[in-house]
Amino acid sequence: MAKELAKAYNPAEFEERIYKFWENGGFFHAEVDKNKKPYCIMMPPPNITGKLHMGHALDETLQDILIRFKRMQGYSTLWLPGTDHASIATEAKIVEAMREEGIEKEDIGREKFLERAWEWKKEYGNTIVEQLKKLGSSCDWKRQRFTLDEGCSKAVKDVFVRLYDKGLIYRGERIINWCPTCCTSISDAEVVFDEHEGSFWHLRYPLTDGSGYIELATTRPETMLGDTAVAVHPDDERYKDLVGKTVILPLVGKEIPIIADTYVEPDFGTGVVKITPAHDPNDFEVGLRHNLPVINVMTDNGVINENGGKYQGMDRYEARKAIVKDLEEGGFLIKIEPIRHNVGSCYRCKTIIEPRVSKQWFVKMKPLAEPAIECVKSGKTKFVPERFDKIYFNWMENIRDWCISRQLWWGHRIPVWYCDDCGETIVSKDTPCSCPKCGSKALTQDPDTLDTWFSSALWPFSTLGWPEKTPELEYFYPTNTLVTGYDIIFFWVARMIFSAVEQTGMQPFDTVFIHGIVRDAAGIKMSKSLGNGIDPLEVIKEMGADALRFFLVMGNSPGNDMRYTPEKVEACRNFANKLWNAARFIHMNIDDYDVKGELPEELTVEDRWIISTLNKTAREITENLEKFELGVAVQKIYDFVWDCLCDWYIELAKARLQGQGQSAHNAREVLVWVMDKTLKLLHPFMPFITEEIWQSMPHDGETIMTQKFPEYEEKYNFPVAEKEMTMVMDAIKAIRNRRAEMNVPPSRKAKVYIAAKETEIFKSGSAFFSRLASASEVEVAESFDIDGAVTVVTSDAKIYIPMDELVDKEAELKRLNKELETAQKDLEFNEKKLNNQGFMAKAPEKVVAEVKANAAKFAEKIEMIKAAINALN
RNA sequence: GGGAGCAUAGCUCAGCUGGGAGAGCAUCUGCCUUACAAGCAGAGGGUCAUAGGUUCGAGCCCUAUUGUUCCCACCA
Repeated sequence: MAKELAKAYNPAEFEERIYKFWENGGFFHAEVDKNKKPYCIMMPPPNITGKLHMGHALDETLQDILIRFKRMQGYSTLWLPGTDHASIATEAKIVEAMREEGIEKEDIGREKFLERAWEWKKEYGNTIVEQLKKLGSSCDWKRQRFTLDEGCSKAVKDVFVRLYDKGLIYRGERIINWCPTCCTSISDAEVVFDEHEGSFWHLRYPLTDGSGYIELATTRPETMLGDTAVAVHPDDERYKDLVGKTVILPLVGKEIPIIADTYVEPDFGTGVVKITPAHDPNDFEVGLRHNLPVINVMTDNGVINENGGKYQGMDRYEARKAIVKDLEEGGFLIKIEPIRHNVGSCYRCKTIIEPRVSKQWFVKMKPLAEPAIECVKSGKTKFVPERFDKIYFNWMENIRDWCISRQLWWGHRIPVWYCDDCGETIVSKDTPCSCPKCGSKALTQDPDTLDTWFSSALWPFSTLGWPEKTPELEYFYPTNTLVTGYDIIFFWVARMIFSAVEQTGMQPFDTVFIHGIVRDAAGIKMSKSLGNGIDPLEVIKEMGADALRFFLVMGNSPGNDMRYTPEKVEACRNFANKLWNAARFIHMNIDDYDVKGELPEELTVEDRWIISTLNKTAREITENLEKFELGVAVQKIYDFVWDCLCDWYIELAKARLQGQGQSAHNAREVLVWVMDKTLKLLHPFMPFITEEIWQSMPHDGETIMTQKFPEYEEKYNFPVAEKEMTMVMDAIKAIRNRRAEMNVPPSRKAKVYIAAKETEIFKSGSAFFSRLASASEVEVAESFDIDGAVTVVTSDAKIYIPMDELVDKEAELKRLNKELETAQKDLEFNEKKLNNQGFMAKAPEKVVAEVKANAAKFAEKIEMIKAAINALN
């Protein structure tokens, strides 16, 4: 570790070195330790296909702050990292790479494909992990997991079998969302709806009896190939007589019934709906009620299949054109109306999804949702901010069964086998060798894999060794905090909760700490397609990880979005630089002396003031962190460092430091002591710079990471010193203010007379006035009789600065009168309250006392200003 | 159709359980004051969206309205 600090703050010089030091030192590693309380966060596993973006940076930073804070508080702190196999994303990536070589996945077969996938994972899957380290993430890399590793896979199979045995997993022919590009089913949560400009084709279907036709409208004419009925509302007078009759499906020439169902809205369109059970979720339901045939007219790729007659082989949109043309030519098209309507597409590839009937595996959600709702209702799991529980409840209460099978190869293969001979379904954790029913050895495993989220839903406990009763599981589970963005509450958080409650009987975590997303400077969501994303690694390179981290929490509140602006990051970098220079200043003053950083027996007022202020700041920051108010906490440490420590205490200490002897020594000790505590308070937010500085200062211990987080201690509470210093600082500020107003350069010193009741305080602080208020000499007394001086009045003192030539009597009078006016208004404001009976009767004592004190203060101030005015006249 | 968030200084945002409005950036004025110009010392700038209400007291609580963003549902 460096003993000396480089002249300029250059994070690139030390961040990597420090991270290695931590990693090699094993400081991130957590062990089961019965002497300590556990604190555990499971990292939301980033996709192995992923590259670090601002969203990750925010998520990781928040977690690291909490983890470092808790670690310093003495918890046995486990932050478990890992990655997600990301079934669709990864498979798509590999398929694409193969396509460039001219290979389709079917060409090489499942086994070879998986080999390639694992190779790919080996090569690229850890990229994001390495990037996380650049941020300073203090996770336990020894416990890093992968959703497709052996342990997680075991947990997945276990859960599947358990749920199946309980009847909570079933296989069925149902309508699901199909992505024709990914060529797989996807869950409801994976469909995003966007408003599209579309057309509303009004068609006429002729009645079979030749008595006319019925008019209906559709946005998807190509699905007519699979129509098996036409529906109207049972109470719709217009069509009452038609119910029970049949129509001839145009182009197809098939006879289909006219049915009545309340699903139809009489006021929408023509009040007649064509029913295509195989390609529309609502039609599917209608079909079930009326026992209609289900005719799937499309292939996996969204191409019309053999049920589509002459349109077979056409892409669904090609077919749409052809069908519309044919309908028009056949006189079946009445008109085309423009319509805005919502269209669902695949969240991954944006392809418009095709609702489609197919045989899939589902999780029965109702029985799982109820205890999961209870878990949050009872407060076992809390959302921060609270409002997200409404979103959670709303989703859980209206949940539909979860389609978990995917027609992919990369992922957890469904642990189900079918007997080739008797058709028996065998659900088993282990590969069965024969059919338990007929004994046949010809078994075929279900080709499908599970939704990626099925395995991540088990993350909080599968990573701790579940279903084995490991010591880790025993100790760290349930975990404490889950940090994630509001955008994946449904995908992940909700599913973790119901999975954990069902499988472990406990909540997966106590708190879900929700954050927003990082937008660009214009407030637009960062996205690859827009190219407006900011690369966090670039920012780290330029400004340092500490600055980026600080930026990500500064002025940010839970659950709300934020914007990335380079100026703000710069401001954070400047703050780091400020701290760096404060440390350099301390070095300048201590390096030739024996300084231990222990508080001396004798403390001056300013010593007590800074110690007391720091003490309170420590308490507040702890409270804020415990309430997840990270943005507030960071603001407090910022203010303390910049305003209290740098702008005041260091400046105040300079006078003493220039001398020799005990007083100077004491100042050095206090400086080092205060810096040490400050660094510790700041460490969770800015881990690198605080470690670098801390190592360079007199210190005790190997790393700041494991030092005790500063706590409030009553022995460091000095309210009197705080009050006294406030008086002095107010007076200094008032003098500076007056001088600035009159454009007097600091180089021009002037004598200062301070008239105050508390003469001792000002006498002992007189050195401050020469240094910080450009005083050439300071005199303190209870009163002075001075003519023709610039006068400054604070609540506690009246200050004369004899600068005759600068005194413009009229201007001075004007100013004093203005000040008098404000002081009078202030007094009035307070007196009004005191005269208000309601206030006196109902306001808390503390507030009344405060107002009384204020009133007295302003009354006094008024007297002083009046005296000053008299003196001028 | 249902629900939620947001609306505070020129800009971006804080403001913890209600006790006279804050930060960063920007603007203006003076400073190379021996840690820091990535700095120091000052200044200006806000009927806290609008209208009611509760309260001794409202940026904060309640109701309505306007604007805005988002989520859910998915009427063919």
